[in-house]
Amino acid sequence: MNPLELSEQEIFRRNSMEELRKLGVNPYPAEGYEINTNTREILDNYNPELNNFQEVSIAGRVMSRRIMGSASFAEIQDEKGRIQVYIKRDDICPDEDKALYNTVFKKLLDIGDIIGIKGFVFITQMGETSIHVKELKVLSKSLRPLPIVKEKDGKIFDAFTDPEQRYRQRYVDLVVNPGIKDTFIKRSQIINTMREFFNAQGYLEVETPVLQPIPGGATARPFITHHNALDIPLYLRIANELYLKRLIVGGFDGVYEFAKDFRNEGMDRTHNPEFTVMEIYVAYKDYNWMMDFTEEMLERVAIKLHGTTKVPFGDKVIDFARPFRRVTMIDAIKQYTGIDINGMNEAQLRDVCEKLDVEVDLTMGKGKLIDEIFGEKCEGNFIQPTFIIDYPVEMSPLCKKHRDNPELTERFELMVNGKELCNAYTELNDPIDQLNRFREQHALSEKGDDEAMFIDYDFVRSLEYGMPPTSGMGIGIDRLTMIMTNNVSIQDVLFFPQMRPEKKPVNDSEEAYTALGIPEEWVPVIQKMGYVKVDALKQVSSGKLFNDLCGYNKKNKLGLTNPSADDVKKWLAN
RNA sequence: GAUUCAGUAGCUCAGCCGGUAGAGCACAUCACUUUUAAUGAUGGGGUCCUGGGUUCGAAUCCCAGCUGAAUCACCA
Repeated sequence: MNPLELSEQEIFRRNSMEELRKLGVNPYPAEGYEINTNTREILDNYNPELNNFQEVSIAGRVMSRRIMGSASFAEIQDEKGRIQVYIKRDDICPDEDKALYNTVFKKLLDIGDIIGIKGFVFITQMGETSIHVKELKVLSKSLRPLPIVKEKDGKIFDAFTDPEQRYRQRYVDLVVNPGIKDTFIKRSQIINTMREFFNAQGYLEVETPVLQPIPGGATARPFITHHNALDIPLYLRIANELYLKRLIVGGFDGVYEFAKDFRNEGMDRTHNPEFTVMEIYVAYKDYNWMMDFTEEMLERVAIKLHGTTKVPFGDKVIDFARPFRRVTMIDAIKQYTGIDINGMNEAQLRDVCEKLDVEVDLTMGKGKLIDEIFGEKCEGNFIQPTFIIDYPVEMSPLCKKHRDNPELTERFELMVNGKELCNAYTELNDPIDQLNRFREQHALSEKGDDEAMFIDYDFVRSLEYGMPPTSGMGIGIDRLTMIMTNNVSIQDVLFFPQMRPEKKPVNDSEEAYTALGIPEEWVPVIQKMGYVKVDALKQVSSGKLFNDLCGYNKKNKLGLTNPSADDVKKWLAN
């Protein structure tokens, strides 16, 4: 690492690291550090009358220091929280040698360093539960200054807020911004609650291929990759539906998977190219049963996280108490547009769209037109959890036709806060019908619909062997987490949301400079001054460069031997 | 993809009717044995996102680009 590329504070920290080594203190020791409690346990349970926690050992990151001569306070942050520690020189340095306090703690440690401490818990005169330190050990030296976030009476000062930096350097965000961890802990609780619920019913958690020869089960543009040994294209899955149903054919009566899916489409507040979906399939059930099941699942999640079914979201409160409203798609459209589309043909639907100012194009079939009307005029109105049921057959090629109306399918979507959260079917298990639906999709794609489905003949073959009547449901885990944790951006519920790569300016190599006759020790100086390309350097006048170099040398007290004006002229001439 | 806003010290931000770059925290040195946004004193730290243009002179004005955010469009 070229020291000229480092900030002043980084240089100080690297020097401190070297000083530690000289004192025989390993800044990165290999051995573990045994801890016997954590900050939250202490803060929750310390009681001076019980005289407990008198031999604690904890480890964490130094988050603040207040040094007052031979005594100091610092705050240590571990996974659970922060606690103040009190460090007295003569306690950690009982002998003549006071270096551990005077040098190591006061001079060489910084905010961000990770240390282990042993001592006893007490309460300060100001009433704060603290640890009186008897032993201190350096566990890891931090070479970059951490953003300092301070807090008093609940007010945050200098919060680390730049979204770009927070997402790119989530590790920093997690360390310095209180409350960020909580979202991700809740995300894990959501998943665990669902998993426990499914397992209690005896359903099996399974894994199915991420790399698929035919990207099926949904309509979306896939990511494509190539397998060298087989010399075939493979797609990252856009859904796992067809594989899970094959397992139902194989004789499992309930299977589920928490799956990362991938879609090669736009990114915004509610879309990330990779996202997590839970899909579950249960044999001998229909979509009515699945609605009951979904309600119970979501009610459990809400209660687990919030202790109640009422979940605050922005300025709203969303209530996940069972039962949820159930509205047919046709009734929903009737309610919000006053138009009854029941039994209309494609031409009539086009007229309706025109009348309602809903934008359509010629590739759209009947199903898609109805979907547009619903999406445009109805969807956003369903804030409280509402099942929209009985979708047109054209837009649900994997879903069984409605038992009472062949124009419709037994499908529901669960709307929450005006957005789709779940999608579920009474699954289509008639292999002849399935093949026909695939063919209709194929026809749509010939018509220009670039997101119509591929035909998966192996899936049809599996259905020909016989799949029991089955209901399946998928739920977006990222969107569920957003609602349950009151976040409006998907980036806030993903540890590492997709970002455009950071571009680093590529410097020309040192050899490119030395080839011009420039001495090695001057190369970093020239680059630091902004001439990271030899070509750019050659555009400069030799007089200016000569002056700049000598000036830089003097100003920064580098102690280099200045080149002569002639030397500089020769470099640029080479 | 369109529009708007933003990019200045490690962090949060000021400066923007053009005239050699500022604050708080952080950092360094000193003082201080119960502080808590510790305090007091002193000091160091900048390719003002990048590249062009206008100008005697640009962080500031103009153009282009990069990155991010918001809104809209598209997309589940």
